[in-house]
Amino acid sequence: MLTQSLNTSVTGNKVAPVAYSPDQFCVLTGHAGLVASEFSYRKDEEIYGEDEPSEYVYQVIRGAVRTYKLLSDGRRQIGAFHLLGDVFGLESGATHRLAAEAIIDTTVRLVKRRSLEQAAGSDIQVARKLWTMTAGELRHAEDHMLLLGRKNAMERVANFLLEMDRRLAVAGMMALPMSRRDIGDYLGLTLETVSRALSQLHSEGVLGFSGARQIVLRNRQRLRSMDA
Amino acid sequence: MLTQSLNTSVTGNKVAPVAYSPDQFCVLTGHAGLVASEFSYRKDEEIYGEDEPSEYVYQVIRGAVRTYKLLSDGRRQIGAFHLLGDVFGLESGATHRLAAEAIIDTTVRLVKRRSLEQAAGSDIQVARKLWTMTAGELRHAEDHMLLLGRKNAMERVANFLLEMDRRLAVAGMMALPMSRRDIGDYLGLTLETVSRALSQLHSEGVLGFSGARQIVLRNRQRLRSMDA
DNA sequence: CGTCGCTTTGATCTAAATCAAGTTGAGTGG
DNA sequence: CCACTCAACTTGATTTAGATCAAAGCGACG
Repeated sequence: MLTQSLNTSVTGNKVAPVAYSPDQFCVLTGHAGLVASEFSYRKDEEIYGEDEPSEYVYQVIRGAVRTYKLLSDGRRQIGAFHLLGDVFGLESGATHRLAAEAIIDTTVRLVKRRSLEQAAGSDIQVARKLWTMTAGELRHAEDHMLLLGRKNAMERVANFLLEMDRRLAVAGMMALPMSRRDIGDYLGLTLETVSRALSQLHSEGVLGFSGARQIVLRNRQRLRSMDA
Repeated sequence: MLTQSLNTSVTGNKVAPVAYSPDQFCVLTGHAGLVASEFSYRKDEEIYGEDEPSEYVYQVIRGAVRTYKLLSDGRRQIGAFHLLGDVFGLESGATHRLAAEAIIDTTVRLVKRRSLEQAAGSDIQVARKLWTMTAGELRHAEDHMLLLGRKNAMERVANFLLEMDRRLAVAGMMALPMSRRDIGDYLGLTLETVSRALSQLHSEGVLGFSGARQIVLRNRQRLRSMDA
């Protein structure tokens, strides 16, 4: 499926000379012999499925991505949101442990996992970077386990807002790419509970809206005190 | 604190020639130049604290360990139980992200983190192993996020029983080292809810008790069907 | 064989889920 | 440019799974 799509919209082996500021990928893509391609996905399109062989490692160039697990009855747990510059899909084993979908129209840069492993075999800096990136994901997962296992709804939503503020706020405002349902599936809540928590924070003046997905935080300190 | 204790009960640099069957550590401790020591902790003794510098990597030789995070009001989320042979405390960064305590009287083998990093710098097999072990922890954390965010109490307890059965059952029976409270803090439940779920499984004949912590699974297939 | 911590069980409460309308607003086509 | 449409969001009413509060069992250990 991916290979099929590659024929239609990949930009080819030539990597555009674009600079990504705090680039988690540059140690990898900048490595001699590594070839990076670009690829685009429409809103809600699958990038890879759970348990699918992990052929590529990805970096978000435009848009946003959710990675998630599903239960057979449709319950979904989103493990992480991947925003501009983030690397995702990196696996030590042979398969992807979570599925990945574009939240909105998204462009990714991708490199072959095999070539990355090969580079790691000869360059200890690359090997170290692979470990560090996986350890970073583990850190996030450990924090998220505490949230999912022990925090109440308001604490979860406050935590989410602070995380998104840190990761995608521009000029004090954030444009959320994801729906209330996505947020709920990330926080282990229903979309209604997320909506009620946001409404309460709005009525308390902690945040302002310009449209449901444009949020400005007016009292970060208050939010921090709410995050457990 | 660790160095102080080392004076009293470390066995010294000589590593006993004991074989640990599926030894996750041997690629590391078997490496030339790596020095392994042993150390013991009493029940409920702290091995390291959250955010403490990560000086050592540990392997359980005897006993069992819990790693956890605390909120300021005492709510606790146990991230993992570490049983015989398991490695824990491995960090890519400078500090431990979770605290570690002995669940029962426990002996660990330990190697200096620095020496491990050094070995990884010259031996690509060691570097690869560090990455693989961290990726294994990440995999567990991702599965556990799904459990904590989206599974109900019975699904969580069924999952726990199957995990412990796989990891510590001997002759079809498991001797749990941890309390109902520990299980609850691992599963994001109260100890009462854990107890009720176990009682129900007992009354349904899915499991048998010989004392609260000696459990024999009588219908694994049924449990698997309950685990979502 | 008594004590104390752990576990079980019961009664009640509550935070969040579920069910159910409305409301809003972004995108579409007239 | 405006009206229409439909999915996303908000808000309200009700239910419920699991938490909390409370009181016995039990069993390991001194």
